[in-house]
Amino acid sequence: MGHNNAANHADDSRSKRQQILDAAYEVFSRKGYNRATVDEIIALADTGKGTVYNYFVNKEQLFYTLIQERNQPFEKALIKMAESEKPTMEKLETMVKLFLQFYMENADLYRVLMHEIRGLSSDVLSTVKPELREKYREDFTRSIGMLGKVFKEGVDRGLFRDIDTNKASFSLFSVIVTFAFQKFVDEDINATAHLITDVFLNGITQR
Amino acid sequence: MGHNNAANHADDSRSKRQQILDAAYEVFSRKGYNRATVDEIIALADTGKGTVYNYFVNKEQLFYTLIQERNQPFEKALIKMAESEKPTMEKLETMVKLFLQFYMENADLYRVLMHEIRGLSSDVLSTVKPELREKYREDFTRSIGMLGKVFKEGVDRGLFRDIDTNKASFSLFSVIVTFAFQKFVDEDINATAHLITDVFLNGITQR
Amino acid sequence: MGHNNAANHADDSRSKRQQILDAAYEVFSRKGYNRATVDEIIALADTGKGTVYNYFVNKEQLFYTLIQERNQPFEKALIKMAESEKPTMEKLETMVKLFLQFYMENADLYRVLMHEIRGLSSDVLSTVKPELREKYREDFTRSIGMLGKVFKEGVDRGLFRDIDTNKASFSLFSVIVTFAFQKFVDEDINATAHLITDVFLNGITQR
Amino acid sequence: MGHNNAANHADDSRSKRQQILDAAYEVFSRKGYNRATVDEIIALADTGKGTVYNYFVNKEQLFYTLIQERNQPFEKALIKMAESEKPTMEKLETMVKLFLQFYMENADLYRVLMHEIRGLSSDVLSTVKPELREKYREDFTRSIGMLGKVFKEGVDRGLFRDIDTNKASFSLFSVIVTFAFQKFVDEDINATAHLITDVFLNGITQR
DNA sequence: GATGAATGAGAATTCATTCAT
DNA sequence: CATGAATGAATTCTCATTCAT
Repeated sequence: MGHNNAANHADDSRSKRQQILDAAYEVFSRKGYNRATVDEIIALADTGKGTVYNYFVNKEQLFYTLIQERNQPFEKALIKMAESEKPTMEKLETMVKLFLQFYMENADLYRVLMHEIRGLSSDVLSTVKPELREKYREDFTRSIGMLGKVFKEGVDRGLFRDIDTNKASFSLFSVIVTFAFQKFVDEDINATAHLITDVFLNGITQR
Repeated sequence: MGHNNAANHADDSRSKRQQILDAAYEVFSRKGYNRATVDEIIALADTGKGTVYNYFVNKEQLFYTLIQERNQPFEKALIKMAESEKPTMEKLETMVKLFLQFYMENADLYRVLMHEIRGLSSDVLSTVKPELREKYREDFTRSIGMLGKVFKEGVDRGLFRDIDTNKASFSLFSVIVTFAFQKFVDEDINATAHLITDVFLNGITQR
Repeated sequence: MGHNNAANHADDSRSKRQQILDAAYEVFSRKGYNRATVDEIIALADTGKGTVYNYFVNKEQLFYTLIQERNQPFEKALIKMAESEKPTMEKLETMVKLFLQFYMENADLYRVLMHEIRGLSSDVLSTVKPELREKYREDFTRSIGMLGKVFKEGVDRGLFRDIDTNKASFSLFSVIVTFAFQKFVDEDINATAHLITDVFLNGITQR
Repeated sequence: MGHNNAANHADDSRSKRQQILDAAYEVFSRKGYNRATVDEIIALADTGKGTVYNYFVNKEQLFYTLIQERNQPFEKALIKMAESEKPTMEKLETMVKLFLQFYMENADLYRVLMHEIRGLSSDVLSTVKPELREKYREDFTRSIGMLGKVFKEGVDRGLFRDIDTNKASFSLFSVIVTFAFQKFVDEDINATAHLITDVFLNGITQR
């Protein structure tokens, strides 16, 4: 690897494209979408400004790519679990754990994304174009939908009350994200996943 | 008031200051803090650019004022209920309702605020200065803290399990906000408040 | 004068006009012409913004008036001495003293003026209009001309070498101003005036 | 260099940076620091606004660079002469000539600078930041100090009276600058340098 | 492919001046 | 006369994007 532009810089064996993505992740996470500048990204990626535009049509699409590459493996794991043959309760707790892990790992980036996306209701939007926004939103919807699927299964099997599974899944999702973003998760992520699931299933009332 | 510059413009009897605040609310809600421009605000407020700077020291402080004027009555109502002599359960449900109402009414603006504030973890933040951010955060913390107070009361009285009241209040808060932002609240806000409270207390398990 | 707006503020017996001039002196001296703002002047003058424009057509003319009112008594004294029957040498030294006093007293304001005036060579000048600039310049020229008159007298009487009296007077003037602005003048202004005059007359060569 | 974008504009072989500096010199000289606008500079430099900010961090630093690039060769020449082994009298006259040349060449720019710097005494100064002001002032102080060095040498060698060398150098400096700015220097700069030196050494008294 | 100099649309902010009360 | 709210022209600076090498 790196056997020839040997001259300067520690030859970075990641492809230029990956260097840029890594740097972009860093900068977007720290600064948010607007405050992140292409200048800062290329400085960190140790590349030229034009190079960014060779690989990505613009800043917006760079951000989009970043999200997609993070989201896909997560989503795949989620689907796999949701569609497995495990008991409903176990599925749920495992999925809570997957969510927790993912949002803790990507806390800063997703904080940013969630603003750009869920933030703005609809109309006049110069920066993030509607098409993209819709795609982002679909990512969320699909992930949260996996929770919904499990809730439906539980209701069908008579395990859960006859709740609105959509509301339930958004609620559970919001709680998980809150734990991730507020750093409520301590050493033991399993315990935390269990806690959340338990309260969601049984409530906080003393019996 | 305004009884004679009848000539042009529908005589706007709101004070200039209020016109600006109203316009700012509109624009910040639609665009978010960064994408909102003073130019757009004055266009909507039908006023001159300088006028904005007569009333507000800068864009940031305009935003801040907006938030404060919305938040204060809400916070007052919240505290009153939290400190009342009502039964714990009733307090909780009423507070959930207050939260729901407030965040539904101010959904767009608070979506924006929540990013600007809770959004970016810590470091380099040019736009919203640390001092202000801290104040915003305190608003949230105080409000959520009122929920915590009631949870503590419930735990002390043996009504609730021995939960972490801080985690519990952030969780309940996130669920409420989710309902408000996702427009999960239908005609009957009381019913929705009851639903949320009920699930939070009793969980979704079928018994 | 002012015997009845007795209500608020310690009734300032100076006329509004004078209050404004005094405040303007203060602010122009501290900030320079450009950085001085009408807002700061009225704050200090404890008056309304419109009032300034009742008495002075604009900021520029306010500055001009200020200069004139300071300059006139000085110029009068200067002329009187230049045209007196005192011995040439004595005249010269006394005039140096008058200059020193005047420029020490008005150091800050005249620093500002000297930039606005002598500063800009000629053409495009939005702020200080050519007519005014010319007037300011004439003030200087007349004052310095008084020195020239005395030099001419000295040359005519065979006291001085056959120097260019114009160059000589500008030079002496510049030295005086340097002493005033650099605060080279200590307790005894007479001694300083004597020193300057002495060196100008006799040079620094050891004999 | 510049051998092929032959198409439009007279191919300006100066670098963009230099074009901007040249234009800035022109505009600052004509308008002074405050009244000079970046817009006018770029119009003259035939460049884009952003380009200015690629090369110079802001307007202030552009001005600073301008000064430094002019001042350095001058200062070097001055030091060289002051530290040479030439006779004191010859040193002095040569240095007067160097000053004259420099201030004649850069009359407009230095008129501007001298106000921005020596101008305002101390306090509230928004435009030119204290750090920079101090640097500018040091430039002057060092240059004038070179005159002081020679005066001291003269005093030590018994050539000059026991004068305050600091006052003397500021005085001589002010006279030189006056000649330069007032365009008192005719064809023969050597003659003018001699005249100034002569009067400074021997005074104007007829013997 | 990689580069980075050049660009200019866009944004926040300032402040002298006006004018209705 | 005195006032000060309202105004907008003017100014500095930012940063995504382009394009010639």
